[in-house]
Amino acid sequence: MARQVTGAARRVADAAEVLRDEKFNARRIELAEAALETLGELGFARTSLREIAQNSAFTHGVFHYYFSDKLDLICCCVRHYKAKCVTRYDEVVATATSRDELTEGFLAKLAATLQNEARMHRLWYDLRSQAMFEAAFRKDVLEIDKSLEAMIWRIASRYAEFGRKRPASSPAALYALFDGLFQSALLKHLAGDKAAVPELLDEVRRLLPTVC
Amino acid sequence: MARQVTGAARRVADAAEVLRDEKFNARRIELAEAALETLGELGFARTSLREIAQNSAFTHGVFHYYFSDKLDLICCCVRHYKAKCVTRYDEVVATATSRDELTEGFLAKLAATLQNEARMHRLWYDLRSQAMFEAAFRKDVLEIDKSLEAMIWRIASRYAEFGRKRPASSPAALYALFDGLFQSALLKHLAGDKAAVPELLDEVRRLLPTVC
DNA sequence: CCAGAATCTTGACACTTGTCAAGAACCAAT
DNA sequence: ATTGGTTCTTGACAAGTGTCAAGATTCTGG
Repeated sequence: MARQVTGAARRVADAAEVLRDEKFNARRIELAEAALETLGELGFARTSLREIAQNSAFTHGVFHYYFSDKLDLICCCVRHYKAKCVTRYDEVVATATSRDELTEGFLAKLAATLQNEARMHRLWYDLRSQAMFEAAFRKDVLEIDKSLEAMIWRIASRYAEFGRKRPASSPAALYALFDGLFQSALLKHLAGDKAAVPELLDEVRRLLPTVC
Repeated sequence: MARQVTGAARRVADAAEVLRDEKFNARRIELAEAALETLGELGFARTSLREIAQNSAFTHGVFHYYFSDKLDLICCCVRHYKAKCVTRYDEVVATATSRDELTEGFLAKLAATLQNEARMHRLWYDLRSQAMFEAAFRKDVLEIDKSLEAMIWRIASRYAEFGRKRPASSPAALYALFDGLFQSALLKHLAGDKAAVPELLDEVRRLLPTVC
């Protein structure tokens, strides 16, 4: 009987611990989200913990309660960013019923992303570059890159399917192409070039039938 | 006659000033080159003027004698980097006498660049990302990007010429493709992936005939 | 309701940062 | 050799950095 009580007590204690962990993790994500705001505004190089805290509802000490150090926080940010990013085009792929529909859905989403989430995306490019210097970022960044490549591949595959074809290049090449175009368009857009978005759309519209 | 003397004196003074300016500029470039070493090692975010000075033959004060501030120094670095970078493949283009020769020359240079100048290139990607945050960098970065696009276009054009064809895509798309592939390969290479270089070469070798 | 744990605030620390100014060292022209 | 200007060194300054620890506050199980 003592065993049973101990077992029950253990189970209760475990459940409590799980709950606490969940709360802890939820707060971590809240903090990471707040940090992403400032990071997107200032970039990795110019962002300090105090600045992050000031642009949020928290004080700078909290960040050290939830993260072991600055790298830990930013790694958490990167991982959290990934979840939001990787499914961006999935709905378009799922609902489109023709080549044209897929094309237009993709282009619309592309344009919206470029215009409304420019800050998050410049941060992504910033952190990907940081990964070339800071080994601690590499694992997560490489993973995200792979997920994004898979995302592009899903679009291309579906597009090719509608035309009873197969994509003409490898997933890596396709991702490189679209990512490169997006990156360049983003920079131009941020530099105030009004033509950046339409030019990107034109380019992608022309490209899609030739690569898939 | 007074006029003539004045004129001669003016000419001498002007010549002296030009000489001084040249010396001044030469020193600026020397300093920029030293700075590039440290920047390539640590990245923009972690590089301080004192660190730059310590890894060089100069003291940190000199940098403020030759540059108005840190941004001025780094802009100078970027501009100087450009000159070295943009002509990298020109010799291959000029001397190749066939498709195969151009391909092999290009691939060899690509592999060598990735392996021997990884640090300079990760810095380029870093600074290009910084340009998305720091307006002061944008003009120079956009210019370099255009030059690199033109460099890729020269290779592709020549390659197509050998096959009596024309490149199948726009300069922007071609540059995006190769730059994207290179960037991805660089990250993998820096992460210790031994397969990164051969995979890039394979990909490019497969791609060249399909895009040109 | 209350003790103990979890969470958060505050202020301090050691250190680094960009910038600047005073003066030393150097150089060239008279 | 002296003078005046250029170039460089040194040390200081204020501001900002990540980190930490002591204590206040809030929450929670008994």
